[in-house]
Amino acid sequence: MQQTGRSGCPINLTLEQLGDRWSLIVIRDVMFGNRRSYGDLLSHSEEGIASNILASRLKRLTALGLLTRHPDPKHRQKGIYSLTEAAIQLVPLLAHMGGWGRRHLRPSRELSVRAELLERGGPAMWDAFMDELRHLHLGAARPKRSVFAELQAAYEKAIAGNDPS
Amino acid sequence: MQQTGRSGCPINLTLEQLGDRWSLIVIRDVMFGNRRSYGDLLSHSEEGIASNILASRLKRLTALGLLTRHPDPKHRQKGIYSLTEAAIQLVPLLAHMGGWGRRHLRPSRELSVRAELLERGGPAMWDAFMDELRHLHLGAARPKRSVFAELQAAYEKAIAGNDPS
DNA sequence: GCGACCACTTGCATAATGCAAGTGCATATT
DNA sequence: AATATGCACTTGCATTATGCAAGTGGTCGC
Repeated sequence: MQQTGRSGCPINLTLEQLGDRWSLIVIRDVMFGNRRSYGDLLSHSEEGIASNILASRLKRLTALGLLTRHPDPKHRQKGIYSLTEAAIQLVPLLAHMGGWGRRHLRPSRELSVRAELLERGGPAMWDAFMDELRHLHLGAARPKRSVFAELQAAYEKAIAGNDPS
Repeated sequence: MQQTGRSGCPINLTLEQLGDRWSLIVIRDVMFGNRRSYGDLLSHSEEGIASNILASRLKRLTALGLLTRHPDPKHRQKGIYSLTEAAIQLVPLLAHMGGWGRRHLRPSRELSVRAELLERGGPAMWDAFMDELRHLHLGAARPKRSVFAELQAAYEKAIAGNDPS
């Protein structure tokens, strides 16, 4: 994951920062799962990220300006990771990725509920979610709508109503 | 690039297919640059893709159902690669990637002209472009609007008007 | 049929990933 | 205070991916 500087194409530049198998997974977990610390990310990882990969990605994403790290007042050793504005603006990208994967690959039903909701909600919902993330991560005012709660409710309903046939 | 099968999350599934440094670059060149053959992709590569990587990605993307390969009637050895419908539906994703990279990284001016135009055009432009790609790659009827020509014109104008200061 | 061409491989060096075990600091316990 | 436990993060090493340069073998022009 070294800086290669292959070309000035915006798509290429984005891929140089995020084009690997783990960076966006980490951002997804911070964003949609509200995982804010190393241990939280490691222990709840759906994909089983290795501890050294997680550490290197947190360091890298912080260096790139996509995450910030603040010490936890309760545990001096512990860090609380927050999304930056740049990372928050990845919401539409992740929404599209989820939508594309849902339509063209074979996702599990429970895990695709959020992607479906986010896709149907469209840009209005993405904007509301971004405002909420600015509240959770950047200290902005709490918006009225909680997309996070909507997504979580839909996910939990999907788990509860898991068809046992 | 082996199949890992980490989780059924749609975002993860998308990353397992496209989450590397080259796959989307190849698709971008076929899509926006209309590069249709191995040699075409190799010799015009802005990022200087290595020949073995290109070969492996073409093979992989074909196996995944994102590209198809048809023999060139003129050159039996040569293959013409086409985007599938699934790949064409990556247009909004690439548009967002370009937009994000343009806003948050340091793209070259000439290469970001297309990204900017595509971003400003929004979903209406993306749909028109997808229709055009269905014409170019899937044999559908030629649509009235040629987004491809619009993008190309903007790019060439940017090159021509390159401020020599 | 002979030479140029071109799609694609191969060999090998370097870098990224994955797994398991370890390290060292910080807080909780007694 | 001493000890134990928790937790963020490293280290060592095997496997896999990437990058570069050179090679191979089929195809076409002449």
